[in-house]
Amino acid sequence: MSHAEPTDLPMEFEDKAHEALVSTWWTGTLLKKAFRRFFRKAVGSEAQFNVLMVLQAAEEAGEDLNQNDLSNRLMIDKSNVTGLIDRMEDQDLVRRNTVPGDRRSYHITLTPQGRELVQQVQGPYIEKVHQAMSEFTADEQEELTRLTSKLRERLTELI
Amino acid sequence: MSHAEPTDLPMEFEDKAHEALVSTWWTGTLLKKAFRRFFRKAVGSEAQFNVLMVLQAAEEAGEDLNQNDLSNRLMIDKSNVTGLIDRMEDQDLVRRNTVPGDRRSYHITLTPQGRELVQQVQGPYIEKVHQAMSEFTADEQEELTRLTSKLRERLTELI
DNA sequence: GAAGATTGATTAGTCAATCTTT
DNA sequence: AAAGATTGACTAATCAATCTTC
Repeated sequence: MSHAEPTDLPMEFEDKAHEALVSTWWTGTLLKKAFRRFFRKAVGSEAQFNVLMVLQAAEEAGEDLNQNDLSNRLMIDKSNVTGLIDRMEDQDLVRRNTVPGDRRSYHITLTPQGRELVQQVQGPYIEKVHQAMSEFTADEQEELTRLTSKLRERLTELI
Repeated sequence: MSHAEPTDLPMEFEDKAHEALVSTWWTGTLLKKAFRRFFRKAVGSEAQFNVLMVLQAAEEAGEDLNQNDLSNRLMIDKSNVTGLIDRMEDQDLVRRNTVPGDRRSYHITLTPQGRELVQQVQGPYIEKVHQAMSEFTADEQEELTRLTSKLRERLTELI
């Protein structure tokens, strides 16, 4: 009894709009699952991977990010950032740097180990991404980006 | 500093495959956020909403689901189902029914209150779905479903 | 031994309340 | 008062280990 394949949606649909939304939703869920093990092994978790990527991009752009900035970019609660950075500091991946002139705030930066880890992980990560997208034509890739971005625009109004 | 809109992806992309994957991922994340408050108010949480929907569909199909079945359909760990059903039992939304002939297992069914809640919530839920999808043409809806389903197929092989 | 379910540990996420600094 | 960060309570999710029943 109940032998639904993970590819299947958990329901049947007559409503095409509903189906498109649930299909996108479910794909997001599946994406997290498919990459979870990889992130877990490589850097601890998806959340920590995202922090590393954003910090690296900021570093290249010459920006300083505090915890609020991370909270905004990653769309996670600032209270969540506290624990995340705690755990990453314990692993010597990032550092809280005092900010001259504002004792409320910390600039979060990569440690050498954190920078090293980002470099190591990037290759295998991109390879996995390409495995996932291997059946897509260039047009399909662009169309998927366009449609999901369009949905995102609408969703930000509803939040 | 750092004024990324939620619609924006947290990085820039040259790699189209990568962009499509992250765009889908991010949209899934945003979908959860956009519906979170609604689910929270209406039925406690997204996870509990999903349980209610699956149970209702099973009821209509005349199927009996145990916790393992729920674990499979909802793609969540069975240990997770235990706590979820605990909390929903506390709220009198579902019931654990002993299964004649197998004392290891429970059939999970909706209580009258659970059934009632599903009925009440369905209308506002679908309305919110249509708000989210309001800018999409019928063709775009179908294409979004097709592309995300295609990605899902590939992902199940990678899990 | 395998199946169904539970428990405990860990990470993540939200929310409300709080604390310090501005 | 507002900004930046933290704390505590809660839900959710996974994983490994365990327990009972098959």
